[in-house]
Amino acid sequence: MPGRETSIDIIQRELTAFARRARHKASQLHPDLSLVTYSILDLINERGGCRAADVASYFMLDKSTVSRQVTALEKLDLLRRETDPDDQRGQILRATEAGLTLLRMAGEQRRIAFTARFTDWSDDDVARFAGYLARYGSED
Amino acid sequence: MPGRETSIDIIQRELTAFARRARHKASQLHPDLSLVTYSILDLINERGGCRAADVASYFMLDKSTVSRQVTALEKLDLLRRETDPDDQRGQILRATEAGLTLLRMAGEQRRIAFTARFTDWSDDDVARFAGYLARYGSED
DNA sequence: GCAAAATCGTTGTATAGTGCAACAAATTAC
DNA sequence: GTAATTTGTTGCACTATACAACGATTTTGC
Repeated sequence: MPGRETSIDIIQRELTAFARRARHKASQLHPDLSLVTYSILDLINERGGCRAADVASYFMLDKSTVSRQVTALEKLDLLRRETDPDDQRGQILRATEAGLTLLRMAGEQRRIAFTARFTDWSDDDVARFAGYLARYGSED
Repeated sequence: MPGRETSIDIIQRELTAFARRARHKASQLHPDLSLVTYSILDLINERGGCRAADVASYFMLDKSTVSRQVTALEKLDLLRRETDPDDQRGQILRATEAGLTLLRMAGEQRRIAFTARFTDWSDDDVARFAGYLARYGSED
């Protein structure tokens, strides 16, 4: 078993390399949805509607960036904004039917690709890997 | 234990979220080295010198992108290029002393940050997580 | 051997993604 | 009730990126 330091170096390097490749991968998997728009749409869907500020803080993006991406998604009719009745400054973002459909298709493509690379992993290993990633992500 | 499908969904989502945050994190950790330049310098260092084409294929970047990044790194005196004696088309990239120093400092910052978030993980869990990531990355 | 094809890197061009600063509108704090 | 905070938008600048066309070199096929 490698030492803790070495393990942490490996985690660093592998996660960074993944991040470097992610944009390209995403554009191959679903050419009509970039990594950033896919992620945003997926988040608001998973949350069942959320505000732009939530998206910004979750992905550590500037609010202006999110604002533009949301505008783009709205123009494509993939999401709609409703003024938050409890706070008229904010707006609640929700995926439209078209957005949900696209999300399902993109998700399916991703699932196929991800499943393919786990073919020689046991169910236990996949579950443990997911567990570690979730634990890692929850501490962000 | 969650099902395989669920686990794969979690892996997808967590890795994607990490990728979305990586740029911001990197710019905080080492403001003088962007995620992309850090990654490139780290790779050529780890490989003990390599060609631009290797960098491009490893990170799934266009060769023109790599060419410009390498030019920038050379201007900053962080790496140098040597024409490959065995193939005069290519060049071998190597980190300079200044590049190695910067890499060490940036690596230290990253190590501190990464170590901090694993404080409540056991050595075994860290090692297993690293193992899974390495296995995942090796199949790219 | 030599012509055709492939490889390696550069440069021109266009575009997307991002952050920062300044702003308007609404809400909260004191 | 004014001041501070929050939420989102817009103007501006800059970085990262891809694609295409190119020059130089090497490899391949006959």
